[in-house]
Amino acid sequence: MKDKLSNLDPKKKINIINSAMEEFCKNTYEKASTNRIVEKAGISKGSLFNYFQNKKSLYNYLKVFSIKEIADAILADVNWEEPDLLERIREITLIKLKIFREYPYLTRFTQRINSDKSIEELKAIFEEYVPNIYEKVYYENIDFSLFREDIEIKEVLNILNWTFEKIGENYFNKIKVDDVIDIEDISNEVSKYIEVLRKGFYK
Amino acid sequence: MKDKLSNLDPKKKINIINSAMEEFCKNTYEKASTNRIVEKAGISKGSLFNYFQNKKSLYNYLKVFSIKEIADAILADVNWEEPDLLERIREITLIKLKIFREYPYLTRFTQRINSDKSIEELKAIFEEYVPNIYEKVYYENIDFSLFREDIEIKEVLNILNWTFEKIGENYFNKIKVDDVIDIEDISNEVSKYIEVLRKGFYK
DNA sequence: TATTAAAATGACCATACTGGTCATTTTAAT
DNA sequence: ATTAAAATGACCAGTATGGTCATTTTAATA
Repeated sequence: MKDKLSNLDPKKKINIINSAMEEFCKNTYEKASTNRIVEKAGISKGSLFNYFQNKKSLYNYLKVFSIKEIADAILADVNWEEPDLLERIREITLIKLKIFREYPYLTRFTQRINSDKSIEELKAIFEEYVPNIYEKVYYENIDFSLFREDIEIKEVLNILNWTFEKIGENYFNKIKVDDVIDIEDISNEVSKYIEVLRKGFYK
Repeated sequence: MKDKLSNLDPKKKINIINSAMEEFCKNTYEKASTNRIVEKAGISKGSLFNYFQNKKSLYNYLKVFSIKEIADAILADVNWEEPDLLERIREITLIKLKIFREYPYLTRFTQRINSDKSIEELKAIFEEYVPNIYEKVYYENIDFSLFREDIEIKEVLNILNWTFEKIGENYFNKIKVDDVIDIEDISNEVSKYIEVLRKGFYK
């Protein structure tokens, strides 16, 4: 019962989380305003400070929540028997997109905390909740013999990652509030890039 | 003589520009503080509002300045006879890096104004100062027969771009204030990726 | 329906910062 | 010594800050 937010109506909970994430994404921690958060979420100031002791503890809650949310989805939904890294990345891209529909600022928020906070602290959170997920994603059962042998794998892995990060980013910027997300459209786009990358970097 | 800033000692001018860009990069326009700008720049409030009529005109000045600065450098320094797109991108990446040394927030600032402002306004500024630069960069004298014919060129161009954007971004995040930038180190990294991309996507 | 406990509210607080002004001081040139 | 230009920073009214808490609303139970 540590987490007062979880007793709430789920829609309300999601609403508060999204409002707070949006505010923390658009402002530095210091300048993110609890007034705007409650306004956006449609709750009273008193309630927010009933759910959370103070601004800092709200921020910390979001940090853990976002890391867990994304990692749990990956751990649960990825087909870990798939040996083709491109297929795995496809899966993860679409998983992130599904999360995006419920929490539009979650991916951005995780990037934010990655860039502005002490790496050590984040690593600790990650290790506590989802140990070794990076290694798991990139190496567990992956068949590297699918790749061309005359190309440095390290650079290729970065290019793959960056490409799908950018695809997601571009979609995020394109979408207006309350837009419907056309998953099929995105899937097709992702497939096009997978095909190109496969032709370029696979045997 | 429209531009009061240009009468100043160049170092002072650069200092003010950098302080202001930093502030506008780290905050939304509304929350960017002129107090912090003058503090960072080491000038008085009165001076800033002597150089610029108000906050808005300072922001507009920076918009035009950043677009011109980066476009002028590209127009002047690129070897427009080079038919290899990867070599052209290499050149531009290094040009941007040179600018980065003098104006560490300039690239970020242009990304900022790209994402948060009305596209129309920006296009107008671009067209006024550097018409058709995009087309020039990607098409002027470029030999597309260097690319493999079995791969969609549109996706390849995006991948190339995104890759070098990300390389720059990562360097930017790695560098602390007052760090020396090791151009040779970066050049080597850029070369590695060029080699990988060439192997993947060229004939 | 009356009682009660839990949940939600928002006016209120001292404090801090906002963009911008302008009378005064400093600097530099003559 | 005189003057003009440049730089200063105390000051302004207005607004926003994180957080509190006495009061009201809601919902469950008797």
